[in-house]
Amino acid sequence: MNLIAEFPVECYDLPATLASGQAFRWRESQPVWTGVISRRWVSLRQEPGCIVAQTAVAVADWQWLRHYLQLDLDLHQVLATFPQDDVALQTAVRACPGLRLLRQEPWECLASFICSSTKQIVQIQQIIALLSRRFGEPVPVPEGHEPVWSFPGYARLAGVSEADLRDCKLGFRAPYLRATAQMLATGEADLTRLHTLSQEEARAELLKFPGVGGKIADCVLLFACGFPQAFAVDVWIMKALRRHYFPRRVVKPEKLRRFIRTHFGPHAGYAQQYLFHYMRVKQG
DNA sequence: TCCCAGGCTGCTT
DNA sequence: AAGCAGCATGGG
Repeated sequence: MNLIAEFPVECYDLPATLASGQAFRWRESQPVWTGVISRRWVSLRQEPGCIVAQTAVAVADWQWLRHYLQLDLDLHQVLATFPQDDVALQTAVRACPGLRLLRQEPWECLASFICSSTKQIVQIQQIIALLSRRFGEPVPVPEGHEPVWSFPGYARLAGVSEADLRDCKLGFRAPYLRATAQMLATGEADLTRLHTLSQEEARAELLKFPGVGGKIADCVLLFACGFPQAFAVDVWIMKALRRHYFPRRVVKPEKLRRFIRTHFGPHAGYAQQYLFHYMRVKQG
C-alpha cells in the first residue's frame, strides 16, 4: 500500500500526452500534472526514464494507472507500422516522439466528446470541470490541494434537467448529452461490450447516440475502446490530409476513409494523433 | 466586427 | 447522395 509509485518508461512524453486533446481533466502546476481517474485524485510527474505518480489514498495495485497510461505498449512497434516514406507523418513523429494514447473510461470519453463539437480544447476542459463540480462526487485530495470531483456517471446525468446542463456551458449539446445518458441509464444502450465487437460494429453502436457522428465515434473507439486503427477526422486533420495527400483535389468521405485505412495501417489512430498534435503546435 | 473551434442534425436540392 | 444553415459560447 503506497501513495507514491515510480514507473520506468521509454519514449513517453507525459506533458504532450496529457495536453493533446484526448483527455480533458489534467491541469499542469509546474512540473506536476494533476487529474482525476475514475474516483482517484492523481498527480503525475515526468522524470528521466520514469513517471512518478502520487495519489491521495494508498494504493495496493497500480494496474488501473498502468492501463490508463498504457505503460505496457511498445511504441516502437507501433511506429514501425507507419508508412516510412510518408514525410509529413515522419515529421510529425520526430516533432514529438513519445506522444501516446491513453485508455480512458468509455462513458467519460463519450460524454466529453459530445461536449467537444465546435469547441476549443480549453473550453471543453471548462465544461468537463463544471459538470464534475456540479454533478460529480467529491474525491479525496491530499492536504493543501484544490478540491476535485469525479466525472458524474450517466445515471446521475440522466436525471439532470437540460437547463442545468446549459448552465455548464453545454449550449446546444445539452439535449444530446442528456439523451445519451438516458439511453445508458435505461439499458437501451451499453458501452461495456463495445471493445468485444469489431471496429465497424462498435462504431455503428456509437452512432446511435444523439449528438454522435463519425468523428466523435472514432474518438471514443480510439481513446477508450482500444481500437488503434480508429482515425478521427476533424477540421485540423482534414486540413493536413488535404494538404499532404490530396493537394488540389476533392475527395469523397468514403474514399478518404479507405485511404486512411490502407495508407496509415493498423495503428492509423496513432498517426492521427501525431498529425493532430503537430498541426496544433505548429500553428500555436 | 468577423471568423473559428477535436460536429451533428435536419432540411433542401 | 450531397450541400448547407442552424445550433451556443468564448477566444483571437
